[in-house]
Amino acid sequence: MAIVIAKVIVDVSTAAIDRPFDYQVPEEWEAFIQPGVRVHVPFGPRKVQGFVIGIDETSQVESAKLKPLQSVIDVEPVLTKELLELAKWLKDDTLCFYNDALQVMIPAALRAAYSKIVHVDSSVSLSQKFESLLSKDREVDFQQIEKAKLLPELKHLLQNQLAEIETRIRQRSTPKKQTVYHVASVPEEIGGNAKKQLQVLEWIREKQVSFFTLPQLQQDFSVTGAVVEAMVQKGYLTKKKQEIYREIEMLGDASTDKVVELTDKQNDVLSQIITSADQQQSDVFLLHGITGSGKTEIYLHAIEHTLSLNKEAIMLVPEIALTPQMVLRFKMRFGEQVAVMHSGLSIGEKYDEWRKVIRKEVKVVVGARSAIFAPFENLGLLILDEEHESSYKQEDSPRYHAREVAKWRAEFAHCPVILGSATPSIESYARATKGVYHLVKLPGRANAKPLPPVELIDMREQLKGGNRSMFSIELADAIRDRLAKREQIVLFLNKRGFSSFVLCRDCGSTVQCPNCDISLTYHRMGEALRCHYCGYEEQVPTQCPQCKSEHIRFFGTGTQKVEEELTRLFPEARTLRMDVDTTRTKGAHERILHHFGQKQAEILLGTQMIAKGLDFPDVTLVGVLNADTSLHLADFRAAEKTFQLITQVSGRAGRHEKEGKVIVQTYDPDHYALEYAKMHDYVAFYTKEMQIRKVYEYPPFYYLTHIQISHPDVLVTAEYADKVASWLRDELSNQATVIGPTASAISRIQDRYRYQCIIKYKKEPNLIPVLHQLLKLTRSEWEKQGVRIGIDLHPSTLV
DNA sequence: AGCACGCCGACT
DNA sequence: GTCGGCGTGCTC
Repeated sequence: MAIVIAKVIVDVSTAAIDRPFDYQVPEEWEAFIQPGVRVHVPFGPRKVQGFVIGIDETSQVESAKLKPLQSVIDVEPVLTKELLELAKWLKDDTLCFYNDALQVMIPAALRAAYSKIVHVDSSVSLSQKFESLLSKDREVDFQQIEKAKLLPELKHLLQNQLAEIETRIRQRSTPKKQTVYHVASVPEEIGGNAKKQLQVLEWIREKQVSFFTLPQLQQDFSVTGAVVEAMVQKGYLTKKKQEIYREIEMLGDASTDKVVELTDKQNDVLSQIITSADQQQSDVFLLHGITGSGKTEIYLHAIEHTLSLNKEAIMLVPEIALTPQMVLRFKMRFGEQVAVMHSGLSIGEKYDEWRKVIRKEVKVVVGARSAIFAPFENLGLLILDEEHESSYKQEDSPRYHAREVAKWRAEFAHCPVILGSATPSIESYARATKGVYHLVKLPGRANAKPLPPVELIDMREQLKGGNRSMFSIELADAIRDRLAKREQIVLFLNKRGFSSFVLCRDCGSTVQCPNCDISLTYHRMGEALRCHYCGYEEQVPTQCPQCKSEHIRFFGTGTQKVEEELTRLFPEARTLRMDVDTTRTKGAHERILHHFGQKQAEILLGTQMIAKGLDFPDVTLVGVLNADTSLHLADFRAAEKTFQLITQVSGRAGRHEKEGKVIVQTYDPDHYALEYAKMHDYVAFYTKEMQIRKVYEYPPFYYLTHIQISHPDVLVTAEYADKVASWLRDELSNQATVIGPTASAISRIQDRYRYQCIIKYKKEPNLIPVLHQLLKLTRSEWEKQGVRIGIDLHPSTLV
């Protein structure tokens, strides 16, 4: 009898473990075990979860060392054949651990949680404290022992073998089950005193349901479970435990979404995509269309066509643009065929949506970045809306870009990809210009409304004129005018790399995070200072920690401060504020927008998150309070990001009947990014930006790789950063330039100093092997000294 | 990563 | 003498 060997990637993300381990498959499971299922395996002295990535009949490992699998977790694979292949590519392409590449593809609910359980023998005399922690089966969580400072006692027990520790793997989420009552035989009449039962029967008759849950019943009238149970006893109803999907709460009007007639231009674009889909070409289309040009309508039609081919579609939307309106639009168009995946959902809800996909109950997925891994097996279309968005790049391992994953999957499935944007990334547009992507354009808004005029206000002039307010005279006048006309205003505060902090007016020092090398951010709520990197929090001091002066106050422009000034200048106006503070709770985002849509406020004030997707007919003025903050980032994409931002925000004004206007306040009105944004001229901006990228040798002319070295000691960090740089210079060909090492812009995060090197290259065949070698070197030797290395192959930002 | 094994200093 | 510090090495 031939033995069956499972190749398993265990759930341990370390360099030494980053390879398949072989396990013997017990005979009775041979039929179950297939690539893509998860298993529990013994691993050294403990038990861990793992992914079966392959089945074999032989093993290089001597058979004496082979252990059998402990148990099988999944009956059906959680990863398709395609996703297993994709993981292999992903780990090589992003230089991450195999395990990380696999884990990123399954919903969080399926990721293992480990806990250590202490099991104590019966009839052992324990301290009272210890005894009180034990459960009925004489078990207790290891962490509780630790917390109660009972470790010495535990150690004693372990030595005398009176207790043992077990690593237990918890499943985070199980399908939600609920009791569902099915109508069996309903009598015409029930006698006696059973008033409530009668009420239930009437309800059933009225609603014409064949099954229901207790909460559903309780929505309409007060009734207890006892009543329904009695009816089950009498045989009127039968009850079943059934799996249900957690319902996703949605606000907004379910106004009918009629299939809109496409314009000629839209039809032209659509037909190109359809042709490509029909011919099973894995073409990449870059759809360049200004805000309001009807890109979404093209997506909807293209998805419809995909469904007509009996294939599936994935559409990615940046997290912040995944608004209820957007979701509603898809739900109305495709009904039950859509699953939605975004970070606003609970772990359980995400798991439910994912199961709809793997069970083939849906054909369309709309979601943020990670939805690109939706386990479809018959993909016909992939869409990335707002393809330039930096949120498509994951900033921790695996550092993948959803655009690259989409292209890989399209290649695999022989289907097209649509990258849509009003302001495509410079890289994508360059590829389209070179013919690598198909460039399709939608000039002009679908409703033929002109783009709103953009006015740049020179804030230096305001200051000279004696206006020290954060509102220029022009903007203040415009706000007053709109308020008088009962129109709405959106004010945008550019907070990229910028925040309010506490400053001492005597010595000029700011309050810094004790762990990270940055200023703490002032939060009005609770008068707290918080670090945005590590979450450290403290109270606002009354004295300057440096010079003991009492002249310490917050400085900078937070949304709260703007809000205060707004109330001062326009006491009659109602303002809604939308930023990280006011949208922290679930559904808050939706609520604020809903209120604004209902005209419960005249002014919507917010940061990045209001730049996208808002579409309110009465918004006729958009103000950008400070265009400069993103302009002066130490990042080669600063101009690009600013241009995108201004363009996006401008798109919020005058989308309907009323004419809109945009006012941008800046200290640098001559900057080309602002000038071209004012002219609504993407191509001119692109041309200018490309010239600059060429001169300074930045992407897309050169590729970059970002290497970060960190250690608790600054000198050690610098020393190893030097080693990395010189080692790279030796190993790489002279076609590649190594820049640095330099201290990172935020030179310390979570008590670790950070240095960085940048590799710049046009073509470097050795790059991947050399980086692999570097990782091997550092992981085997340097890691012991506490040196950590992070490699980002196509960094989205250098700060 | 975790966990065991193993080899040297200060304690019941 | 033993308890326990953390260096080293392994996990199919």
